[in-house]
Amino acid sequence: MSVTLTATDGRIIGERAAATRRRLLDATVKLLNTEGVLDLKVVDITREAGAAPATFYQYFADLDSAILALVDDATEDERPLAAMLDAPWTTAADWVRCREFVDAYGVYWNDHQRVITLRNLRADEGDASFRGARVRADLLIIRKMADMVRASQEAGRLPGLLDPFATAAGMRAMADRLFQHEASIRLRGTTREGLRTTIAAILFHTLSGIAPPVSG
Amino acid sequence: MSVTLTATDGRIIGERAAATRRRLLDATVKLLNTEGVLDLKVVDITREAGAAPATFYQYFADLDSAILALVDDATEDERPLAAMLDAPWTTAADWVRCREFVDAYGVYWNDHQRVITLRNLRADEGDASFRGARVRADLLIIRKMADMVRASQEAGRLPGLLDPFATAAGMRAMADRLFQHEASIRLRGTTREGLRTTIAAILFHTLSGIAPPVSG
DNA sequence: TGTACATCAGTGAACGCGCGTTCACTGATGTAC
DNA sequence: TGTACATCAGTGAACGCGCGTTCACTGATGTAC
Repeated sequence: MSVTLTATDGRIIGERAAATRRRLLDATVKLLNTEGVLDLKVVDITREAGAAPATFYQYFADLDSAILALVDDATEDERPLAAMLDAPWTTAADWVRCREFVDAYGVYWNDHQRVITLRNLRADEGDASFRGARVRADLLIIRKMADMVRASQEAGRLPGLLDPFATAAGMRAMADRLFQHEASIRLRGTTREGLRTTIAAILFHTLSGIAPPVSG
Repeated sequence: MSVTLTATDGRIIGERAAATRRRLLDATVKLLNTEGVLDLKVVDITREAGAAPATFYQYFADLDSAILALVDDATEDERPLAAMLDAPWTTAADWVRCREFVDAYGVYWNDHQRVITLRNLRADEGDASFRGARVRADLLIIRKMADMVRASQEAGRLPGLLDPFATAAGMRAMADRLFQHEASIRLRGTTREGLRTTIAAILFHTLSGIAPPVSG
């Protein structure tokens, strides 16, 4: 998975330069988290990273390509998550694994929330690079979930009128949004545990067709 | 529901001015749809509306207040949708009403998609006005759905471990996202009908605890 | 170990564009008599 | 019905700021001998 990094002029960069590049990316994430997606500026990023504006352009052609690098980071972190779905949930005992999956998903989401939000925004607006990145990431998880729906339908545990792909996409959307709004949902009296158990219960039932156990 | 409109200087505006204001709002929606959320400019809006930049500031203090006016429009359109949930789904026959709800939701979503996306973005970034607007709109639908979950739990059709509010929020998120990505989901072989039936089936089962009928 | 040179990495300062916003103004519409 | 005036509505042109981006440069690190 190790990639040879190059500067915008094509030069292969050394250790020190790689560290600077990383600092710029970290600063970008930090600003996305504190300032938000709508007014992210190259100048601010370099200031945050303690570098001159010109430095940014040594490593990235523009803001978009820096964001796309962060998007790739996020996608990599999604692979282990997808691997957790390799073994489908087929008995009530698998509830435990479903619950573990939700916890892992929460960590992933927390790390990359803003980058993913921005990626989706740019993809919705029709940018081809961001579209491709989203599709690639989405498929990692959704395909596995869709497989599970299909298997559950064949086993007679789920109704045939569910479209497996759409169901999987919907479940992912549900999880994303609940994590995203965790803060405001908790304001309304739900605990962190209660929220995650709810996400897990809906996932479990909708994908496997098995009712979750009576107590989480 | 009729509101007296005022210009930024406080004057009450007449018919002609109200039409201009409306033209500016319509142009804003149009640009949101064609250009996207990230580079919406006052200058572009006025150009699209066939007016001078200065005209914009006669009706709106800034871009945000124009967006908030559009957000209010969207929220109004959500009321009839919420009313459809007044009578809960308690028998398999209510599947028809669930399916109608999903269709109505699709129309609403299609009309206001971009405005809602922008509202959510600004709310996530912490803007108090947009936060308030989102909460107000969300509650219209989510409260009704949460009531349904609670009733289904009391009737023994749904497990108690589901948090009603979180479940409702998740269902709304799922529906939103599936409509939002309808285009890309359909690329993968799902029909428009199939998608809507899938949304309806998940909603129906998750909120009422009743399995949807075998054929949609 | 020291020195000269090559290459790598980072920067200060500036240019130019485009956007938000305002001001003093013009044109359109309504009203009194 | 026409005219004078008041009010409503819309605008052209400009200012100024801030951001993206670049260029010629300086400083840091590595390497040969």
